[in-house]
Amino acid sequence: MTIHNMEVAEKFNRLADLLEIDGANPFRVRAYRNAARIVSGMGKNIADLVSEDEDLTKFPGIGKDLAEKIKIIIRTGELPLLKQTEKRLPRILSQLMQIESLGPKRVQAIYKKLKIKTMTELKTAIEKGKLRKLAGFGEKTEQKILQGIEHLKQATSRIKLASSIPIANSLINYLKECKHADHVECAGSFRRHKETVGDLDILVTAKNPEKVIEHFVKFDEIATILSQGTTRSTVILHSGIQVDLRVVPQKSYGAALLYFTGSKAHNINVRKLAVKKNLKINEYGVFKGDKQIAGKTESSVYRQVGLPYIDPALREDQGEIEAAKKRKLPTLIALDDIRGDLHAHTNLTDGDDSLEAMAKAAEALGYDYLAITDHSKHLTVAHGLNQKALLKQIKAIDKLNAKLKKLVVLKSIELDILEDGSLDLPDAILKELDLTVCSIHSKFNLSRKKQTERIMRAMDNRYFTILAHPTGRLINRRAALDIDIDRILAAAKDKKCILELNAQPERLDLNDRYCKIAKEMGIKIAISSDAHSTAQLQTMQFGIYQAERGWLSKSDVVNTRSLAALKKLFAR
DNA sequence: GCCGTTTTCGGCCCGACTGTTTTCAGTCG
Repeated sequence: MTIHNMEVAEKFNRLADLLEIDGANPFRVRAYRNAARIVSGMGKNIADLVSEDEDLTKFPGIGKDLAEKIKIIIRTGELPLLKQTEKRLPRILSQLMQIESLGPKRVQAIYKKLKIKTMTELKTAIEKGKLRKLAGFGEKTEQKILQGIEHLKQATSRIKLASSIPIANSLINYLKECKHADHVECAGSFRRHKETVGDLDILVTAKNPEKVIEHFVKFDEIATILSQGTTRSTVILHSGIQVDLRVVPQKSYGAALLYFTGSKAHNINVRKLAVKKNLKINEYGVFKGDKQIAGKTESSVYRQVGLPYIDPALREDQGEIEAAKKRKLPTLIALDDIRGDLHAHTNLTDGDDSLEAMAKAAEALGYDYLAITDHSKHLTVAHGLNQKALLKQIKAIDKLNAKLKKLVVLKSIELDILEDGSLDLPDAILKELDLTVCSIHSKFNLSRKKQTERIMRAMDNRYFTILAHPTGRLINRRAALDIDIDRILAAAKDKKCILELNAQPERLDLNDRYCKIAKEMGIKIAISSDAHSTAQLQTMQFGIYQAERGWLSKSDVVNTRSLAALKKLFAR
């Protein structure tokens, strides 16, 4: 039995909810929530750390008590304190906490006074008008709770970053039409380029905030207005996305942008630094007593706590503050650094466009090279290439290269890694290629051991170059393969295999966390569009976003190099 | 429950909006 980090975190979160309903010390509650966040944010398997007898108290926020509780969870799968607490308060109460406008106090009231513990019971009680009789509850609160239940039911999970962009843009453009709005910026996880976005946090600077809010709530994509004040407002759009708008004066722009960009954990740490210097940071600025001493720009806020500017993509409480203190922040890769694409398909298999069209489109992007990687024969969803078809494509590429002025088309293929770890074309043909891109497209449910060894065996093949979409996850659709990522990373390092960061918005695989670990291990990454059309070559941008979040610099990424340098890396 | 280059006790990030109040608690981000 392996206990995953998420399960440990979930137990701590549930315990925090129940203790809070129980009226426990709020700081103790916070400590458990902190612990949940720390555990789920760890790059490593907590179960492995425990089995290696690591000192867990080295993580700030984990003390002696929590370290012991983590060990017990890993060993037994249970948290005794949670079990005890659930004897007093049913665990289902923590689900009621998920309903908007219900917090610990109200959940406690409806449980203790009305014996309600499920959503259905809650709905019935509201319909019978029982809730409004409780102290502190009224008709409007009842309505809000009903709305909250509905919202929770249809709660779209976080949407993909790429899907959020058109929604954010239409909102930003609309706000810019307001003559009272100066700066308009979308902050939050959107600005941190996180792979998914939960809601949109819009920041506006203005002298007359009320006017901006008045304009905002008239946006025709709004379904419900949840709140409307003088400096902030929250709405839900028809698309189901929640939007929080905040309006501040110009002199607070940087402080507000920092505050609204998050992450929350990052902000808390920055504020803690301020407290040590006897300063106070809020969304209006940095204050010494009552006097604002910074806040117009984000840099001015960081400067006051002795830090250089930190890129939004790094603000995840993953060591960026420590790195900033030591002036060891990475210079992040940018789209301009990319000199070619190493994963793209044509209409010979499942792409939309011809070999020539793909090459022209890559040339138009200023690339020096483009690897054409149509699927190998085993892929059942398309007409995968057999040896003969691939030979024909190789000749076509030679012919095309003779015509092209700057771009070089690289001969490649996306090879299936078969169940036994073999590649599905023989070495005799693979040796004719510049590189191979290898991936798993079948048998997703093998045991962890078999799946891991399947990939490692594939890496043993001398013609294996890049492991494509290494974990196989599809955002919001398919979980990652059950693999021992540590072993795979070690094998990639050992065998000098390149790992792909697939830039398709629904893949972004490797993810940010594994990119950072790979970088620390010295493993090279290829950021690839996996384009199935000329237009999709531009999804490279999303790969760059994820790479920033994984702390990658130009030198960590192979397709920032010249073709000559690249070919040396391929010959391993 | 965690933590300490002023502290091993006494703090713990900070403010806006709503609804039910009649000065503020609860919730949220």
